[in-house]
Amino acid sequence: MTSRQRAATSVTLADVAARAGVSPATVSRVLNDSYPVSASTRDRVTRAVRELKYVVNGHARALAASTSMVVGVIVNDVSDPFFSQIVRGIQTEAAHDGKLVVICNTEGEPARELSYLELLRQQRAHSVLLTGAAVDDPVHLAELAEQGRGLLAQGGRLVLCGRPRLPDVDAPAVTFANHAGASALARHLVELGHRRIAYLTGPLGRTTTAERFAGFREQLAAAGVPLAPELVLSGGFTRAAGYDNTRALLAAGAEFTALVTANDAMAFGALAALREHGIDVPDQVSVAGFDDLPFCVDSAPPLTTVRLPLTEAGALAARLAAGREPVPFGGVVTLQGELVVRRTVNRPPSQPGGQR
Amino acid sequence: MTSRQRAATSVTLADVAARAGVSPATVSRVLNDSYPVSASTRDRVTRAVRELKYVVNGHARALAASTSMVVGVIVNDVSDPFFSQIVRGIQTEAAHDGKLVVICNTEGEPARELSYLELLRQQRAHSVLLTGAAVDDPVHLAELAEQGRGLLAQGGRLVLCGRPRLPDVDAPAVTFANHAGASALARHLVELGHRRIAYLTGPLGRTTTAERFAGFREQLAAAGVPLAPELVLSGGFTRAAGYDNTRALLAAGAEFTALVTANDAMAFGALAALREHGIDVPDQVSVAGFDDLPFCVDSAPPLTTVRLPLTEAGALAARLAAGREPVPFGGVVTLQGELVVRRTVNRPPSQPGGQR
DNA sequence: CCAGGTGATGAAAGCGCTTACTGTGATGGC
DNA sequence: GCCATCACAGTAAGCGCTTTCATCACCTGG
Repeated sequence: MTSRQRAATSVTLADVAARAGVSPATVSRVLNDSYPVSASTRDRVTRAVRELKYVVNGHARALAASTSMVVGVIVNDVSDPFFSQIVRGIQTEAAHDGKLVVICNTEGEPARELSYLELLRQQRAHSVLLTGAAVDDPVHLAELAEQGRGLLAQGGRLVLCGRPRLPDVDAPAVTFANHAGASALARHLVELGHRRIAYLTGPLGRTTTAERFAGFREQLAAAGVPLAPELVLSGGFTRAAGYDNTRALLAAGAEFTALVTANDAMAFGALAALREHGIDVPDQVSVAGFDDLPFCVDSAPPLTTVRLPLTEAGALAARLAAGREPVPFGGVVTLQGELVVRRTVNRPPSQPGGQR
Repeated sequence: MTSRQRAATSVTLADVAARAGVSPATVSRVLNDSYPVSASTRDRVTRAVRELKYVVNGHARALAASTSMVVGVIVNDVSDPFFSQIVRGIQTEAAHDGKLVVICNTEGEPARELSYLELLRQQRAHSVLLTGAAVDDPVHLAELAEQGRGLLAQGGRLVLCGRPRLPDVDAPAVTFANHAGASALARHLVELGHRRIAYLTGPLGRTTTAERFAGFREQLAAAGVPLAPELVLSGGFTRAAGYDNTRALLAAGAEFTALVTANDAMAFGALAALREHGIDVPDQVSVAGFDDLPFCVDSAPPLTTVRLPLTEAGALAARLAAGREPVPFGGVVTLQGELVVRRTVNRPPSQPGGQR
């Protein structure tokens, strides 16, 4: 209720210096302990700091020393567990060297990706981590690369996480073995006897979508299992897309004994759609996702999926950005996924007439 | 592979001025369009900016104008959907006025809360939003209040979100009607005939824990339903705690027809534990949570819970912080929850011997 | 007793911007 | 036709720090 008068100016380093009876330079030296200072002087300074409740001005410091505490993270949507998991990895790592993590939600819009990058450059971000939303529109990519190069030229660091490298930009990338993961999943299904497998891809034009689908498709081909075009639908990486596309499949009377979705969120939607249609998972239809979000253990039924080391990826990217980890040869490190078998996959129901 | 030479210095406003043949002041004026500039001059400047690929130095600007673009958010854990939902609300709102959101993970440790607040003060954060982890240790609270006052004195703004106000600090709070929500849940259960209801509280010493439990307890009392002490256990706000405590209840042979947990994460754990024991939900035991995380619709079975407007709370807090929303009388706005009935609650099984 | 260290401190020049405060010509009222 | 007015543009003084360079007292060996 009390609306206090707002103090316009705050305590400065000069004030501390005056109070301690030393020069500003000395105060700076004890603050950063960047140079030997005698114990008695140091004491006087720290006491003055405490008495005056001095808090250094980060902007002034950043300006004078041209260093920055901020690490930018550009992400599709923090509230998506896929990203929030990565962000946590980054945050934990950044905290180690006292950096501040600013998160930028692009909501999948390339334009925002660009404008956030610009904002981050204005703040002279120490480093920025670009994750998700790897739209492969060439124009956008070119602009992104341009911004990336600008950032690097300013002395910042750029690391990609979960997306491929940018053309002509010297930035390392942490990626996932999407192809291998999807292959493993496909193999699992084929080995159990599935022959008609539906696949719900992510949004078109995204690298992740392409890699996962390719891994799936190629594995089927290798096993001699045909992939029916009418069983492949695409949509967003969302639960809603999974739900809608599964309903579309069902409405079209498509026949399949397994359904693979490009990520877990879509799988949850698929499970819901199947349940509504009274189709039992896994006895009538098997379902599998990708990512292994924490919630997979609690879905109905618990979801078979491919686990991606999300937090670890974030942490690794952050370490790369901090220069605390050597950049691997070729500039990209690929993290392997792992097939996690739970309860949504079973043998296909044995049917009277063999369908293929 | 190409390790380019890192440019030590970047283009400054003075460079732009020189190129455009005007004074730095003029450049600044067109950049911020803070003062009328003739069209032709403006053109020359913008052209120079583009040609030189000039990007303003945010630190210099912040120092000179004593303004800041950063909004700090102090949170328990970004990867927890409860918080990430709030963060998204904040982020979206902050993006409106071009602010950068820095997120600080305390992992529930009061010490980090404090050190992040300090860091944020160093950065002269425009505002900070404090959410979660409302440990009510008096010493911690006092230090927090101290920091909060310091922030305010520096001209920053402080808003609490999902936690009660700080003593002697003039900061508004956005809170949830925990008491009312828990009451509604209790009433629902009682009306269906439940008489032996177990309750898993959150961590002791947290306001949220206390409020939710009080709402529950008082509603039972009002309905004349006894609350058996052996049916109340407490633990963290985590799935693991829900799982463990439910198992403990079961192991102790406790008898209950309904189980209420202080949040959804715990409820998911409870459902898993019940399932492992072959107990059917909701036919043998009813379960209810609190928060209404997005996953509630996909759990097995879909969870009956109390919906909290998380994203909205974050957005509101952000608007309050930005001064874009008037601070309500009393400084606190309480957002109501809403009972969401799904599939985990049913009438209690009718038993031969009525137990109470 | 003094040249040459050595170790702690101070003076001052920025870092890149904003923003009073001053100048200007060009206008317009009388 | 002259001076107040106006609309821009420039000058320069910071904002609060870091950091180079100079200073100064004091010590050590010859």
